[in-house]
Amino acid sequence: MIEILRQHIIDRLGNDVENIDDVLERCKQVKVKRNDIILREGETCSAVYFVAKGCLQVFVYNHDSAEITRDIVTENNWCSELVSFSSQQPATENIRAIEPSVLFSIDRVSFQALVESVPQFDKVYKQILEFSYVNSVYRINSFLSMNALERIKWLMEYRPNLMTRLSSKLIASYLGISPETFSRLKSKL
Amino acid sequence: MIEILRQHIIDRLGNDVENIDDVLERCKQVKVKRNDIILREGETCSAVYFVAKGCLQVFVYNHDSAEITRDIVTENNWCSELVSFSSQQPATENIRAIEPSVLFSIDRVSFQALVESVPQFDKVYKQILEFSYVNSVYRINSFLSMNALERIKWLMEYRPNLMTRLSSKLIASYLGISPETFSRLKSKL
DNA sequence: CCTGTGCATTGACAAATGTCAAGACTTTCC
DNA sequence: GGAAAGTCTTGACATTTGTCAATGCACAGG
Repeated sequence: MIEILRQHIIDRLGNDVENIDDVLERCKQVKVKRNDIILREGETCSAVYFVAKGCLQVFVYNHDSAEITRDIVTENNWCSELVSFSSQQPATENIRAIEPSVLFSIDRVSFQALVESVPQFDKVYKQILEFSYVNSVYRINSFLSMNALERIKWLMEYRPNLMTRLSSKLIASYLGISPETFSRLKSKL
Repeated sequence: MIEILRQHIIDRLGNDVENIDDVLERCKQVKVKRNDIILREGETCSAVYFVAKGCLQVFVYNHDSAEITRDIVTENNWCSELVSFSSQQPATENIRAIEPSVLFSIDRVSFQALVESVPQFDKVYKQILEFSYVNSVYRINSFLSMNALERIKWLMEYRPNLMTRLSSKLIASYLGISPETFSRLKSKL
């Protein structure tokens, strides 16, 4: 399973990868069941996670205790609560496995050590940051410029696997609409 | 004016700053008038900008040619179209000065050189990326969990200066609501 | 100083989306 | 296997937000 992570790093850096084993040694494999909570708001986020298999939901609760899904992270992507991870303040978001998943976690101490000592890893980290940022920019633009139906179409185009893989309720919460509206609009496609 | 940028970098790195002059030498001062376009969609973004004075709007046009404001960048912050800047593909966003402004621009070649050769600069870059990402996470959560009135209150709390500094039309476009709705909700505060 | 252009506000109405409730259907778990 | 819980869909209705139009106002530019 760790080979998936190795390949991920190689994919991002090409073939000139030294010290990759230093990175992999620091990664702890974690298996989680469906609905397991990986991070609870209020706790301090002490690791970043690579999703080798499965799917994570990053979410908060609104004032009615309904879940607001800020992000869905699938295989071959990294997941964390960066605000809490880098500042070591209590997290404001929750992370949950929505499928049985296999993760590789790197704790904060190892992470800092790798950033300092393995330039390759630092590069990967920057790529991940840029990727996350770019994704969130798209997401912001989708909220600013699209109505609910357009956002559904957008999801179908850019993250089609989510449409088949997730429950309607979850998709609706990711799109920022009610399950009822989602159900109604789907039938208008 | 360049002292503002010097101070910005020192603020982010503490006192152990070497090579800072290598960075500052690469920065070209640019003065722009109100409404000057700094980047037009379709062009390739060739620089990052530090806003020493003034205010920039990052925006796109929706299908009705109305402006959608993805971000507002004020003094002491960095602005760019990162997607285009790092991939050298045509930009999908526009950048405009909404006040007379003073910028320091670092072109792509210089930027790459600094990232490679000045570890300090690389650190600043990562901090900026993290900051931008965190901000966009908050913004996404605001769209997911708040209605128009709540977003207005949120803006008043977290970016109060924008409320006094920008036109109502611009604020509305930043919040993702129509100017009419903004006008009506303001009176309900 | 005048004029035109764009901005802010308000009203009337339309469209989009949310809420609540009910029923059919699945899935989970003992 | 069967009860219990959760999901999906649909209807009726409420609320939020958008659109269009009109007016008053401020401000830039000749």
